[in-house]
Amino acid sequence: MKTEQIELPVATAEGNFMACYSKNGLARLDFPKVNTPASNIPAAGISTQIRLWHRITETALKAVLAGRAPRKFPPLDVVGTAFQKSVWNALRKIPAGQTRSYGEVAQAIGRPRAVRAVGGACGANPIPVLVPCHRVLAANKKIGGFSSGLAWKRRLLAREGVKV
DNA sequence: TCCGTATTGAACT
DNA sequence: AGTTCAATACGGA
Repeated sequence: MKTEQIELPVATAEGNFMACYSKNGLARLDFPKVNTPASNIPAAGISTQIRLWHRITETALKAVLAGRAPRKFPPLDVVGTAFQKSVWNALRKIPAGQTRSYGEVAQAIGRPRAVRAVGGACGANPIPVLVPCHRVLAANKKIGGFSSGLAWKRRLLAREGVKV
């Protein structure tokens, strides 16, 4: 089976995010690398389905960047272990403007001692922002780490009115 | 099986 | 208050 993925830019105020779609849904979302030009979405070769997902993704992404919870999510075609999926699922339950510690997330998934594993799952999160891994802080409200750059984590938290 | 990790809390300077 | 350290769960090599 050819797992072809189509990469489309999502223009936001923060830059162009890159969204990767598989035939099953949104598979990955990357932070803007440089100031990538607002490239056009090629009209040809992209299914109506994917364009619909892309529209939803764009709306959801902008909502999160504005500090609000997205009204609607595109289908997520995430690749990961059962543990990782349960972590990501728990992350999506964190309301906008709130934070949790890694320990609390570990409790939420029924593995109170798996705090570090939670960190690992967060780092493996293919869809930042939409899966709000940035809302997970260390125990005493300290900024933890962030795969795609701590600057983004700080910016996202500030955007939601969270103080660290 | 060993190593690294986006942790944590306690014990020591 | 800053630093070190052991414990712990999981994924990748």
